[in-house]
Amino acid sequence: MSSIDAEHVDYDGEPEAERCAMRVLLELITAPWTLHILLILTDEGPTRFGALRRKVEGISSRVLTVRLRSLEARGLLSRSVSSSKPPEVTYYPTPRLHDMRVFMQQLRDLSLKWHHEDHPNPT
Amino acid sequence: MSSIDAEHVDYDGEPEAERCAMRVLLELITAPWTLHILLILTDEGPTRFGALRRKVEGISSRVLTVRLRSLEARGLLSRSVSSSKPPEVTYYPTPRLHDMRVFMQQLRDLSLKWHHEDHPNPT
DNA sequence: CCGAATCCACCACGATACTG
DNA sequence: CAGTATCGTGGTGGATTCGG
Repeated sequence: MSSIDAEHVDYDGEPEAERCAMRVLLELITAPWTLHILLILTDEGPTRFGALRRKVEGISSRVLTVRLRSLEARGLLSRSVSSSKPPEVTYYPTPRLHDMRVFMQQLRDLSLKWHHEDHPNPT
Repeated sequence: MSSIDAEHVDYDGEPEAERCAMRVLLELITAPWTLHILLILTDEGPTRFGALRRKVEGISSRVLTVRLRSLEARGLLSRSVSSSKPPEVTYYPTPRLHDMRVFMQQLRDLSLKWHHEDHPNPT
């Protein structure tokens, strides 16, 4: 992500905002664990922090927090705090996450197609 | 990319190969400059190394080479060397790049939609 | 002209320990 | 339970230099 600024240079008068939005979106997705997190939310619905941490096996709470914050900032999930004791924070899917799912489905189809091309399965 | 291995853990019995393929694809795309490179190839067709370097303003030859190699390895472009003097290396789009284009179009639509949601444009 | 090799600097991840 | 704080480390991008 170090050179994202360098890509802010205008490119042939193209609307740079769009391309930037693409980059941001892609980088959000490819950040480690995010796919896991998003899939869990779409598959299992609202999930609490601890549960998330358990399901995304191996992630540290620090990184999980960072990811969740980023995803929240981009509207892919929402965060709800219940100020009880002990604290209870739940993360919810959003409409935008549903858009995401469609997109990921297409991505999956594509990568699957290529995978089969690369590794033909002789019957 | 440091934790990609950590994600190799099987996830609920899902075929991990597919998810891995997705990751590889996504990481390929999000690597800096790749979007630039791919767009240029799709828009302008076969392009030589030097031209590519000029169009992708700011990229170093080292990184450009690395990116091109990766993209070639994944079949997104092909490389043709003309052993003349001076040497002439041209990079060509591939069918797979065309698949890519469809996918990127959808991605663009999505990010554009979100962009408009985030920044409503009052007329 | 195309690209390989080297060196450096940065930063994101991971582990650990600690609060409200 | 749900994070924040701090430190150490490896992987990558960038600049530069050299070679065919």
